Amino acid sequence: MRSNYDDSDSKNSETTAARPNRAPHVSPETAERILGAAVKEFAEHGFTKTTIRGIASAAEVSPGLVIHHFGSKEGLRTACDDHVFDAIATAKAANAEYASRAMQMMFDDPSMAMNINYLMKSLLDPSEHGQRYFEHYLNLVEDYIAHGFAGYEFRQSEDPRGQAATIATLALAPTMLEHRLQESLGTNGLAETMTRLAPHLLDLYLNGVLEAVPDGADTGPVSYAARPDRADTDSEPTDSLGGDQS
Amino acid sequence: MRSNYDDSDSKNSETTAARPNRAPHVSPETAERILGAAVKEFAEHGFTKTTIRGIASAAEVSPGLVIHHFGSKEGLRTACDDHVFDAIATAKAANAEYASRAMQMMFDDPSMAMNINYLMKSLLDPSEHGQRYFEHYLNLVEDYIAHGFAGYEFRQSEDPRGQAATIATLALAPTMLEHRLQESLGTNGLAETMTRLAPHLLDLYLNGVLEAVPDGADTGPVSYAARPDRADTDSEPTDSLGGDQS
DNA sequence: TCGCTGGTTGAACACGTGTTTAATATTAAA
DNA sequence: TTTAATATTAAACACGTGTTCAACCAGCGA
Repeated sequence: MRSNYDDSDSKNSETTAARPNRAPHVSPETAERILGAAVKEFAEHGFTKTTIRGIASAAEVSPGLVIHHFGSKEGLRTACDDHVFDAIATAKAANAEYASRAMQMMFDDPSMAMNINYLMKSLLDPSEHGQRYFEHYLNLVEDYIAHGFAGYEFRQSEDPRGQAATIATLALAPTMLEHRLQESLGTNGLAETMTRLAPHLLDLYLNGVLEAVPDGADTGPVSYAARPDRADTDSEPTDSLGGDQS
Repeated sequence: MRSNYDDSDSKNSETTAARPNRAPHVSPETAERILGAAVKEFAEHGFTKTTIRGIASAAEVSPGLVIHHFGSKEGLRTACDDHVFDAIATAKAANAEYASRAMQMMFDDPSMAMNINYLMKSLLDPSEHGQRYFEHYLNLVEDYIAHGFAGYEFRQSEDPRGQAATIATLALAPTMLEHRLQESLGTNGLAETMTRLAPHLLDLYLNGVLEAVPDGADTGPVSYAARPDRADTDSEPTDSLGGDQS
């Protein structure tokens, strides 16, 4: 009846008789296996689509045991939150070199890529789970803006929080759209996709991309074709979200 | 047995007897009301969490009627795809002015904001539904890069497709993270959030944000605090995803 | 008027879900 | 060895889901 990950009423053993505070038969391996399988499933299929039976099957365990260890699906997810946080924190502390190196390493390590994927799923889920991570990341970026990052300095702004939010949001974007980018660019895996985007990102961050056209020499108009019909995806550019020009 | 949105075996009436090709009692309003409710529900709660009963209730209709009109939940979603595509395309064609104006209008109009939200949900869903839209948007951005956009020109790259993918991805990011940004910045609605980010985005696109530190004058180190504990979200910046500096 | 066709509904079906429960196996302590 | 607590499981429960079905209602043509 009392799950291992039930954080409510922890450490109050007055109601029952005085029992030894140490478990006589601990087997943390199984719980860890379940946790690992859960992170993997959550990262792959998202939270609502992932089932406890699927996790149990992946961990070669009965569904009942899963909720025995973690209380509920929500409790399991919370445990996964902490696990992923810790995994990334320790992995980062392990190789505290230049940012690009550490980042590359994280994208190359499949287990780390999975953790990152988990965070993205959490970030995009309408639940409150991801907010904690977003705030954390935002604070980090704000600190980078203030004190520099990997040998670069940031141009300062009158609205540092807004600037940090902007940069943090853009920094997360490629990982969020990994699947879409992969299919569009033909890349394989997050590492390769990031390698493809990296020069453009660096160039953008260093020099920008836009420059105002000298004068009234207006650019050509954009055709207003109809929306692309299903099954002919590689048509010529037409209109879409984002506005137009005259 | 034959749904209105069943695109399989359409227009073959040889099997049954010759029946009049016109429905005797057409009431397309109801189907449209269902479609509208579906887009709204999908955009708000995502696809897996949205239920047919919820849509039916929002449209003040029975669940059976929903699938009578659209065949299945998947058919309904496909119908929503087309509906949102058309709505955005026509809305954009209606005010073919400068991009910023059109964009602002789309964010201000609640119905359009809902459509955009639907597209984001579709884009982030692991299903294939969003890919069509992403390719479409990518083509559009590639065209903008080639021919300019709203009085601006793009610096050209050796890898236009990669550059377009990068810019398209970044452009979509603020909308994807709208909820997170809203809670972090205290803004209200997509329009206000975008207004807050706009100057930083423009500045980034025009001038970049980074500049290399002159020489070996290295920037200060970043503390390696533990992960933030639950329930104290506004802590000082610590470490997180994204790498570090020495 | 009758009869047909499609819109519409309420109830039911089949199934997958998270969770509970009772029972068994296992292991550390007494 | 006995005992007690935990690990683990199989089965069942309660419920929400997408979907089906039989019936009824409304309008239109003959």
